[in-house]
Amino acid sequence: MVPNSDQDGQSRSFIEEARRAQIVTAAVETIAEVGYSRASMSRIAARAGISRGLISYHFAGKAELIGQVMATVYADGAAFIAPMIDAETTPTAQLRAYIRSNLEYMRAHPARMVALVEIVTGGGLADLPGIDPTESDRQMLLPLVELFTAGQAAGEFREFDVTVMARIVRGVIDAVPTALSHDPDLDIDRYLREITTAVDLATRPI
Amino acid sequence: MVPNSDQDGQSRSFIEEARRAQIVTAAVETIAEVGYSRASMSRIAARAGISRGLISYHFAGKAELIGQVMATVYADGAAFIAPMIDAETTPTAQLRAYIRSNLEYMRAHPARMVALVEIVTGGGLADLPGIDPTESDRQMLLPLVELFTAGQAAGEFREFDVTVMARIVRGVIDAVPTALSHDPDLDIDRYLREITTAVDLATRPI
Amino acid sequence: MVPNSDQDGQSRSFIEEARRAQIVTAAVETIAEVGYSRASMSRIAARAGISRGLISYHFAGKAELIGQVMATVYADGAAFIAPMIDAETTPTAQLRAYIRSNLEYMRAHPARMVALVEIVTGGGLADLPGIDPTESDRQMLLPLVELFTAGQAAGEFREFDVTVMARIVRGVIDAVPTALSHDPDLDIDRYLREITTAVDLATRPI
Amino acid sequence: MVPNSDQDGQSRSFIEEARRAQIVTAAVETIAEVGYSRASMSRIAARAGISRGLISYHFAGKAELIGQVMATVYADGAAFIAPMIDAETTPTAQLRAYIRSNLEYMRAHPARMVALVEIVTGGGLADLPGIDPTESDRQMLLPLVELFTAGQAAGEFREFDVTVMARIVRGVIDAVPTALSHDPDLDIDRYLREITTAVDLATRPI
DNA sequence: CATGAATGAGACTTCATTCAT
DNA sequence: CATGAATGAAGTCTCATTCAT
Repeated sequence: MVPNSDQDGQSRSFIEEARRAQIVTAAVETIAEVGYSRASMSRIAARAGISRGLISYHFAGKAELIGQVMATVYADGAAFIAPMIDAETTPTAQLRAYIRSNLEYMRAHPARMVALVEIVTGGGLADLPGIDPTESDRQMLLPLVELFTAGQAAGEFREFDVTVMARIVRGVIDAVPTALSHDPDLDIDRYLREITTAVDLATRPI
Repeated sequence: MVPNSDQDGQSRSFIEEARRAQIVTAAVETIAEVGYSRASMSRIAARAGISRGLISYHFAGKAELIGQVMATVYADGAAFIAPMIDAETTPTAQLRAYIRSNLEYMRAHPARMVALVEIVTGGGLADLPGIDPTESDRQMLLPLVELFTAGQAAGEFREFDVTVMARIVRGVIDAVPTALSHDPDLDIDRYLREITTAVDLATRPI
Repeated sequence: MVPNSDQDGQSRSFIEEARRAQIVTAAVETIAEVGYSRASMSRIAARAGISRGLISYHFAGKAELIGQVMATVYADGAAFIAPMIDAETTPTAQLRAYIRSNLEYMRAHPARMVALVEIVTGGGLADLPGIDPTESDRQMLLPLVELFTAGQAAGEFREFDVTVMARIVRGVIDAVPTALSHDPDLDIDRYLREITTAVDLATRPI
Repeated sequence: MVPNSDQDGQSRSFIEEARRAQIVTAAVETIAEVGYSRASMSRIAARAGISRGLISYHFAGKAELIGQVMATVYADGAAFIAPMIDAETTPTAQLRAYIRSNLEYMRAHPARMVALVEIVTGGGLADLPGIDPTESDRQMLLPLVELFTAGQAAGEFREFDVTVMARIVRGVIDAVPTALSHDPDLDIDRYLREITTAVDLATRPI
């Protein structure tokens, strides 16, 4: 027999979490649709079909909501991407997996990706006290930097500035959401092939 | 006797243009400094050292001002970049010139570049009625698309989807302002060399 | 067999009263700590360690809660002060007892006193429909008015306007919480001596 | 002939100052009428017959407005009271002048006095960053403290704690607005006589 | 041409209160 | 009895825009 306390604890936590998740989802969709600057709490609430005040009830403020959006997208993205990279053993294969998993995630959750880019580029980061944009930027590049460093040590990549190359690859990947927004019917697989080939050629030993 | 209408017409036009240019410059600097979302007409006016109302007098609204900012930056950018490309004769050299001139322009006018990126990514485009973001996007890629098409025909580039490759290269270039904002002491020349090499490798015949 | 109605009636009444007292205490402490204007139902509930809704369950609204706070503080104050006055037989001694007991009450229950002053001066009274501030004011002065009237009849006080003198004495006493709030280590005994002497001199026959 | 620059300078400054004064006056009246906590910017604007935004245009925020209200009331009060005190030469006469001028000011500007008390006691001070309530309290008592110290040195006052006596006198004076609010037809002259006599008796040498 | 006073919409947030569980 | 999710009103503030001067 399951004690009530557990049930209650779960169900209460469940409702709370469900609402928070619902609001975060609504925020993601709203930001993706109208852009960060026009994604007011009112609009987010309207999309979620709830009242304005309810967002304030579940989140301390817009900053916390946006922070949750980013944390969610990042966490989900990492959970999506990491296994695909870990499944590979060589840096070259891991780089391909990195690109492929990033694009697969965009395909699976286009709104999330657009929202993320909107927040990062739309001034949303400045609204998040306690978040250092420069440090976030560094964190974003870190996996690629490590991957490139290991790959160069293993002789699988040519010599290049790993930080610059990391930014190059991220720049290429980050351009995809923009492409998607202009052409929703975009053939992501073709994109993936083209990008993978280009990055391959740009990084392999000469 | 010189008619008043002429005098007025001329002087008005002159002052008018000077004011518009001054305001556009102030807008560029303000957007680059505080980001698009925080670049209010008030702040722009304050930076220009004029009153709020004067902007409204010279521009129909914020949309027209932002539109002018973009048009100006584009036009100046094209005027800066085009000669450097035209000075080259082969697609390969032109591609290198394209990248180099883009980064040189960023170095010469960092505020303009940052402002442009801020507007494009910060939701500013959506504030511009009559401007089709998709068409703007296409225009942005067009020079590269043509360059790649010509280069492939000449056998200087390998076979790839020219549109995708154009977006790849723009993505790489557009990542530079972000890098600059996180590291103002960035060595643009090194960046240029790395990017040029990477793009070279990614596009040349195998 | 004891009917449920009785059991419930009794236990409800008991719990009911305990809860109401707990909430009133929490309200007093909250008001004393953060001021009337910042003493929201949420904060009061948090201090009581209960949910927001429970206050609404036990009190018809904020007005009733504040009314209960005032009634409680008044009643407790009267219960504290009255015996000390009744223990004296002459108006002069009773006046001293009035002052002394008021200050002793402040010393014993500083939060209550601060809360009372906060409500009275912080606009709390206007939130209490059905309470006539003017009448409350009159009630506040009444004991002193009666005391002065009796004392003048007995020849123990000089001739003065009893209402004005009552307000003077209350003014002096009501200034003590303010002094306390600015200096928690205040020597109340010195205050008591100084005030008693001053009032003595101001009221005794010339 | 008066130059335009002067006229313009004056008239512009005049309009600005006139509006600010009008808004401050409306704030004073609103606070006096409905209490500090209910004196919203909306209500103040409505009383001034202007839009909400105009207050924000002339004042950086509610804090600045309230600060201006206090500064104005204080400055006007000091300008009203100081000459009456300076006209006297002995501490005893100055003390009487202090009390008399305070009550005269209340009679002349009842709303200002009520507003001041409302702000000080209604939590308004806590909304003013940069203002130390304890220091404000000390400043409020300072003139009396100095007056009593001088008077004791001159042998015109008996020995007592000057700070406590200062608070006693302020307490007596600060009780007057409350009396006024409950009885608008109050005979201030009688009040003044009673208070002056009482304070005289409480402070003169025994 | 230019100013700056003025407006009104809209944003975020807090709060008292209601209600299903 | 008690909870906490939910609402809607109200408050402060920012902003683009208009208009008399």
